[in-house]
Amino acid sequence: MQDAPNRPYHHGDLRRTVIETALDMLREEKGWQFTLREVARRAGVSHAAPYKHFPDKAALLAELAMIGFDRLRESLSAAKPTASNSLREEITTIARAYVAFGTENPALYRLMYSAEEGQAVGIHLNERALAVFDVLLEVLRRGQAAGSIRKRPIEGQAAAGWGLVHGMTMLAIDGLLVPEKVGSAPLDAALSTLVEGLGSPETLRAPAIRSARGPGRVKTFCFR
Amino acid sequence: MQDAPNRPYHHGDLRRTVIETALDMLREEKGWQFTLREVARRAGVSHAAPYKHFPDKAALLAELAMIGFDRLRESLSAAKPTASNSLREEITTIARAYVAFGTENPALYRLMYSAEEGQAVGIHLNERALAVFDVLLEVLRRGQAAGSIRKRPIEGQAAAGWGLVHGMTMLAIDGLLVPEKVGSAPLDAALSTLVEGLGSPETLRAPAIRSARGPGRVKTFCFR
DNA sequence: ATACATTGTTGACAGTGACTACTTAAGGGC
DNA sequence: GCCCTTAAGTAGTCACTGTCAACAATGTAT
Repeated sequence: MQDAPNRPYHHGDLRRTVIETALDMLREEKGWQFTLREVARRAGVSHAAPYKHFPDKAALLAELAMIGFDRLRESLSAAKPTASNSLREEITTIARAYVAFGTENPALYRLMYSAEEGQAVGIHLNERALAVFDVLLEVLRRGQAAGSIRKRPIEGQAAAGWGLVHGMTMLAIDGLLVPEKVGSAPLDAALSTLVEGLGSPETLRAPAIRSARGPGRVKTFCFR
Repeated sequence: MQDAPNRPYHHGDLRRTVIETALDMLREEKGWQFTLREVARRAGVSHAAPYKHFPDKAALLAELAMIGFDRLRESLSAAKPTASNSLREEITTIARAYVAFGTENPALYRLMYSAEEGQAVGIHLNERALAVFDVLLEVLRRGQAAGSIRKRPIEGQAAAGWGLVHGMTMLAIDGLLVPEKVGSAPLDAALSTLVEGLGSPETLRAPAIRSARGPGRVKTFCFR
């Protein structure tokens, strides 16, 4: 649309173009260091043009982070429609989706959780992040109501779930887990332990989730 | 020693001075962005002097990261001498020490786990990091041998422990947990869930660790 | 049509990391 | 004692960044 032979002076929708270009760059993550000028360059626009839409670099990053939380929530919601499965499978499915999002958008995920930027935005970022957190809380509440999850303070269980999943995601992003992608052994093994901690005693009679069952299926860690 | 009134031409031990200055800066973490020139400035030395001791900025950062892993391992080792306690207490003690290290040295901890830098160093960093990991593995092995920890593939349990503790640390650093410092509710609550996942059924008869017992003691999360 | 607000461009500034040429101090062989 | 090699520190360049101010092109309301 804006591929006019002579670039028009007014770009039409530069704000959106800048955001999408930036998201593309974030997805590449070739040890890339995010640069406003590079964004402008790729968007085919002068180096200061983005300043007409974002007061500064931090504002753009904050916007990207919010979009990231939105997409993460969408990913999690999309991953859990098969509510017919057991709760333990539901939890592992959500957890896998979470880690997958992080490893597929490493730079974006890191940005979402970088304190500097978040501080600048304040409230709005929190709403989006809380929406993600709610997905987890909802599953736990349902599990406790159904009796398949231990009756414990739900905040503690949520802390364990969130902390574990966040930690595994960061480790995976930083390449500290086995090179195989998400869904591979270390994550499932860790989830198995988590689920055993969450599960009520009676549900634990059931066999542990599959990929973590036999000792041979759990790969050791691999620092690159 | 090198506090001579007229700065001596040869600094004596600039390498060490640079490292300690950098560690100081890392400890401050005022949204500070680490700059070689600032290090030189604080060390009272010209902006290119550090290049006589480190080939480039990444090399200095790598050195700092290695020191960080060493100190983390020391912290963990120092935190666990009371082996007379129950294993579950031992685990929570180590975990608290781990998170405390992270929150007390936020920038250093983040640096230790930043992929870019680690990639540059390669092997040496891994040795140090593995030494930290070994502290965790040792406790788990001991627990399995003593029967107080579930007989499961130890890598999975280690993944759970490491992932959880790393995740909680990062969340705390980024200010996403309740403002109270380490040892506060969310961490203990999460650890309680973890311990229930690790513990063998018979040991779980014992009451959960104290601060996560009553629902009232577990604070909710707090996005700033 | 004309004034105005919006959007994009250009040029400039200070600050950064990498790098190089220069200068000074320290120590060893004679 | 002297000279010379080498290590350590300094100054300055280069390319790049984020940011800002001035300017130009465009669209819009009157």
